Amino acid sequence: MPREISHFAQKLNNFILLSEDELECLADLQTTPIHVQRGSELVHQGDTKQAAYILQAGWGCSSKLLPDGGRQIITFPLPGDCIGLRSVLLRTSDHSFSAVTDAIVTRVEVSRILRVFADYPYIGAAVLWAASRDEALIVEHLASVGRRNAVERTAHFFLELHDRLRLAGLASSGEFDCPLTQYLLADALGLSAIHVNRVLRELRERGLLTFQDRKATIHDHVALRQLSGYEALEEGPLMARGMEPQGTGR
Amino acid sequence: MPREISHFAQKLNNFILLSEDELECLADLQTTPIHVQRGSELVHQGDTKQAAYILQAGWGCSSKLLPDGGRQIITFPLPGDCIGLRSVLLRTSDHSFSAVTDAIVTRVEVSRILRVFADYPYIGAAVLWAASRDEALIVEHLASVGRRNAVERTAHFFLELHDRLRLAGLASSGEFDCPLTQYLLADALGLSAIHVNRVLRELRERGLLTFQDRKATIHDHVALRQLSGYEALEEGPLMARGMEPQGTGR
DNA sequence: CGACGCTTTGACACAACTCAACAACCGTGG
DNA sequence: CCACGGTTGTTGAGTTGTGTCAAAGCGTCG
Repeated sequence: MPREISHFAQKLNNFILLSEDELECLADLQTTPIHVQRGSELVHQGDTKQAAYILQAGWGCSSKLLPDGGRQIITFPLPGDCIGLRSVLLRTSDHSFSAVTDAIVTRVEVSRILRVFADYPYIGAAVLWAASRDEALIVEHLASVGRRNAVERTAHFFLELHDRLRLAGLASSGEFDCPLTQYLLADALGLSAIHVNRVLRELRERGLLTFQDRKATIHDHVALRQLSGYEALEEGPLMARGMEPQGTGR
Repeated sequence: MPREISHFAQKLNNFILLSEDELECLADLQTTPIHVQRGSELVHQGDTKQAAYILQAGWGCSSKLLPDGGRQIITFPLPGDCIGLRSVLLRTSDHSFSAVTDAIVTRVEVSRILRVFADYPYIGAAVLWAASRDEALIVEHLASVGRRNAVERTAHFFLELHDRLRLAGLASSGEFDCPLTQYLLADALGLSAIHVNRVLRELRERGLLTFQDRKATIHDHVALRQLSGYEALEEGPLMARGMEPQGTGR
């Protein structure tokens, strides 16, 4: 990994502006890339492991498998996102992670994480912030699956994805590459693949959103937001140096 | 608050056995109880606040309100659970918290949290563990709402609740008091209240589970687990002193 | 070329929702 | 004391959103 700003560092930078030292530390954390082939599983639900990963390139998919064979996709990690950070302290991983496209990840051991937290309190705070934001996305996802109908849910999903990709610098306004299949969408949205297809057609015919040939286009952002009740992600540096986290210094 | 082991300390103790000092610190954290009346809202979605709460007594309900008036209940906090820990670093609270029964909470400021994390690394690790477990519950909830039918979902919910209450010492095996209404259940399970009623009747008639008069009884634990695919919560001290968290010491 | 993965469409079934009504229970106030 | 409105639970009838099954179209890749 050449010493350039990683997606991960960029993401944390959204919370608090990082110093040269801290960027250095983050770079050290993300050495030795691991290549994961499209479709292969990096972490299997039930694994007893004590490491997290940072996704460097490609799209991922963390999902929960049900005894009856069904699965619920929790989120599609994008470059810069953490994988398995939640279950790092749990005895066993509560979910699986597999690669949607060919992907590159870097591994981070628990002990390493905790050491960095102790040595670089600002990084610790920023990671906690990122983890909080990711959890908020899961909560929003839960609300979507529980209380929105298929069309609203799908619209909401694409708006959120659009925002996440823009924050990661991977989407120009209104359009983005999206390697997801309708089956993956279905498992994420709690629908059947066939119904996803119908919903996508409806959104297309209503001139709101097109998802074809691995490319998604938002035609009517306003109408989609109105329809789905989507609220934009918080953006921009949120915390200035010298604020709260100072208490965590030694 | 008299100096006795709080529910919160008990919960953390499940992860790592706490020292006298640490128990003292936790006790100091939970002074000045705030009484919250049944039905009233302590935190409103969108609030810009920077404090978390610990639920000391009673049942809570954290939910997300949708623009169309619907709501999705994320979880029902029980004594010892944290409230708003996730959104403490976010600019605005992403969910509301209200009291299902008359309840008592204690408030913890962000600055306080971060200081404790720095001074008592074991507490920090234990809190992170608890937060991870809570997030795992939300993920499981998402899987439930997305991929289980009404009966499975309801069965799963009650098994989980039973386990959580047992860990908190609030349920004898197979039976527990449960102040939830069918409307609350509906908003948690992503169903209509009427359908919840029908599902409860079915579970009752099949001899699996009774929920009447604010009291829930698990009649056939095995069949319910089979039906819903529920997996028991991890239990017992998970981490010994001198393990990982030592890296976080000063 | 055939096989495979993904999308698209139609017909039908069923789970869950809505609407409507009523019963039981509560605390409150006359 | 009873009457009252409000909350919660219960049930039925009809509707609808979404799932299931089946089949065909279309790329791509070996």
